[in-house]
Amino acid sequence: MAGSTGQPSEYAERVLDLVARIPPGRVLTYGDIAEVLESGGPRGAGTVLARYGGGVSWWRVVRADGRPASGHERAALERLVEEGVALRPDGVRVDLARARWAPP
DNA sequence: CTCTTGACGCCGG
DNA sequence: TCCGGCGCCAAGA
Repeated sequence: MAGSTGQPSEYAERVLDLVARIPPGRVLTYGDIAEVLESGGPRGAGTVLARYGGGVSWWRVVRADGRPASGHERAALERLVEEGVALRPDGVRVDLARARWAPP
């Protein structure tokens, strides 16, 4: 389609594409996404996932402290544990040292 | 065009 | 370690 009515902007598509590439059992932080895309910043990634994250594995994207997205922490933890993601002793934070994915 | 909101990150105390 | 505040950026009204 020639001119996309563009629900997701070009920037949003890049964020969604990267999140869709995160393998099961692995996670990425909002800051990592911003680093790979080299733009938008952590807030930009969060804004995109908040609007269009429903089509991708949004639970694999966590905050820099290892805690899932605000307002969806419980739903994300359920999925993460189910995929075998390593959690911290507190049980509410992801062990980024072991579960962080290395993007190509 | 400006103003506000929000799935964030970092620094200081 | 935990709590609060400031900064940054995209999307919506």
